[in-house]
Amino acid sequence: MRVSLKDVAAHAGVSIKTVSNVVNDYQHVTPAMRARVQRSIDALGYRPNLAARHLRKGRTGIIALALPEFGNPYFAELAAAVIDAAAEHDHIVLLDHTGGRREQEVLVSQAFRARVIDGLILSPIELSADDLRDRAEDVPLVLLGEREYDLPYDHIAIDNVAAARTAVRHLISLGCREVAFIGARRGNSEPAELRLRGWRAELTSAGLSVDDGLVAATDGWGYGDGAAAMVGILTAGRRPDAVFAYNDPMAMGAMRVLHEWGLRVPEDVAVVGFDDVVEGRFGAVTLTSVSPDKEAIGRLAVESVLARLGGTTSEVRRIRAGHRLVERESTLGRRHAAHDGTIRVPS
Amino acid sequence: MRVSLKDVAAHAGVSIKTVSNVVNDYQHVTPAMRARVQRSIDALGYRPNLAARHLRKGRTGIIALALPEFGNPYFAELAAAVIDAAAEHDHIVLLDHTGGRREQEVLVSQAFRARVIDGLILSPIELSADDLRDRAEDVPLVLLGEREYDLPYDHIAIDNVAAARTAVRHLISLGCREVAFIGARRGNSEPAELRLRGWRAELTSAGLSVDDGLVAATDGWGYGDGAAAMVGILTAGRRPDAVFAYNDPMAMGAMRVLHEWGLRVPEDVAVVGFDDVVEGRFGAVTLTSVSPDKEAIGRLAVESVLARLGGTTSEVRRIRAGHRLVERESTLGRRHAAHDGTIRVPS
DNA sequence: GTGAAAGCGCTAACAG
DNA sequence: CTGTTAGCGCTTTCAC
Repeated sequence: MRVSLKDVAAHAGVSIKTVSNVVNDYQHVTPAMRARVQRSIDALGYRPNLAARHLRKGRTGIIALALPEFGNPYFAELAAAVIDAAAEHDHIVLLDHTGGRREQEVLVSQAFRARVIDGLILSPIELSADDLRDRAEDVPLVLLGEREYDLPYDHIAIDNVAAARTAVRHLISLGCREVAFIGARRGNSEPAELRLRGWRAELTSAGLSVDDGLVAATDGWGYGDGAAAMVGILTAGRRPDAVFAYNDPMAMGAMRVLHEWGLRVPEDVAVVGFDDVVEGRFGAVTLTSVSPDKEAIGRLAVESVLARLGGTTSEVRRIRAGHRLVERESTLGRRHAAHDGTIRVPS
Repeated sequence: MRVSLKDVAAHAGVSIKTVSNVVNDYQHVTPAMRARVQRSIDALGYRPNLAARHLRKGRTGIIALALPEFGNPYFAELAAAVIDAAAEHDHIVLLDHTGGRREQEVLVSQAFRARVIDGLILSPIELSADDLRDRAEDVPLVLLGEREYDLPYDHIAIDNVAAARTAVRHLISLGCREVAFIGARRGNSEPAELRLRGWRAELTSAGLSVDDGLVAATDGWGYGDGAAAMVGILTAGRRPDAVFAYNDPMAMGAMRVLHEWGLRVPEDVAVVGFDDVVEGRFGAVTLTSVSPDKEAIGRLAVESVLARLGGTTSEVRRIRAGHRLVERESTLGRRHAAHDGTIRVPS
């Protein structure tokens, strides 16, 4: 049997309340009393029962984080950032994955699976505004990612349109004139909308034609999808001189196909990805990518949930995290390694 | 205010117990009564308070999973497997990462950070047997991964020695005679011990010399570590004709360096990784790898925790999950893609 | 089959 | 500064 406050109180010869005061670092306890109680706590190996505390306080100290999938390393890295940020605030993270499927996202958003949580951070893919509007749930919800809803929920994201424009501008500045977009779209939802918009806007403002034949729709967001999209463009007879992919895995899948087709990166086709995933830094050709500030996203998401929990904030906030373009070999031209034993790891 | 059992009972004009019976699918409730209560539940939108249930039952339905890092895609994929397996059993997963650092692993093993959990699945790197022996904690612990301890905790893993031997045997069968081992070792702990032992055993039984100059120690287990290790071997003037890496990221880092040095894979150097991570399937040269059955590992780990929780098992179990060698281009020789529009994704 | 009452371990009022 | 008491929402005996 676990030892309870009562046991400690009996052992120390004081009341339950006094022990509680010590455990909770209550201000007005005499040092002598504190020491005495602490001795009993140590002697009995007392550890507070969180379930009871939760029942009483109505808080659990647990934040749920629901991401589409961990197979995409961006989300794995984001999860790490959220876990660390939560730990800073003495909270713990319950992790779930939705597969980017609407019904899973709806379930998660209503906290069906995990009802022990104080708050919820969700990165939706297919979820609609209506699904969210129907949400009858009082735990605070914070949204992450590219989808934007006109609803009273905090949203943390980078400026996707601007980021996409930066990527495309970079390609154009290298002399590319036919920039393909490999992006995820399926069904009604259009998760890649903002990045596609940025692609379109930048091409237009550069005076280049916006050619929808160079936009490849995909079913998912993985390597295989990027590869399939690239094959689609090539077999359609198109030969773009640049590819801007929705994310890094898709960019890498595309590069794999380009390689198989005997097209060189970046000489024949320059490639830019999105997310700046660690994997992109170690391929035969390192990948230029838009790098969102994941650490900031994680931190802001956690702080946002906690602020709402504390009741300090009432207004809905759209928070922009930073981003920057990290230029590597897939656009900058092939550099050759100095065979002097130094290892060059592009940052 | 949330609606409680009492509210529902009042609304339905029955006792609390009856409502509880309905909520918990208790057998002996008349259908009429069940319907009536259910109507009140729906009308009021009642949802059970888990904190209260936990307090009463002493169970939370939460399993903690502590992994070294999610940056390594193997662990990301493993996390997904555990989450799914737990969901099958109506349990939820609390995720934590240790960074593979001993003090973090000790903390986690004692459930310090997360005291709301029914059980714990831990994949240790540096943790010592003594650390574990000192563990004064009653929540069931299940261990994952290559480290083996002679302690009363269930352990789920593949047969690392046999798996490593298979990998090395494959390389030898291709005519390789100088097989380097790129593995993680630092401080006193030797996480790569079993795989290194397999490497040694297979070389010996093939009548090849075991050359410690071909064993590269590293600080971590990432791309950069693999790259650095490869640079170390090459700058030492060694030219192995094969590399067996502790894991896929390290293998990919090594391949990157081989590429920079103008060495072709697999013509000059064949490479085998470990973990069969999805990333390995899409590089310019796809990676041959030992593929552990992650799905089985996740499932067995969850079942192991729950069995111990149910008190059905008392004996300590060492469970072996399956593995197989997936042969791809990094050993099998470069195949050229058929430019017929079909996309070939090596399984 | 259903109801009444006790209590899981803790915290928050309020007394003292 | 410390003790007493009530009750968070639920499950679990035990009567009826």
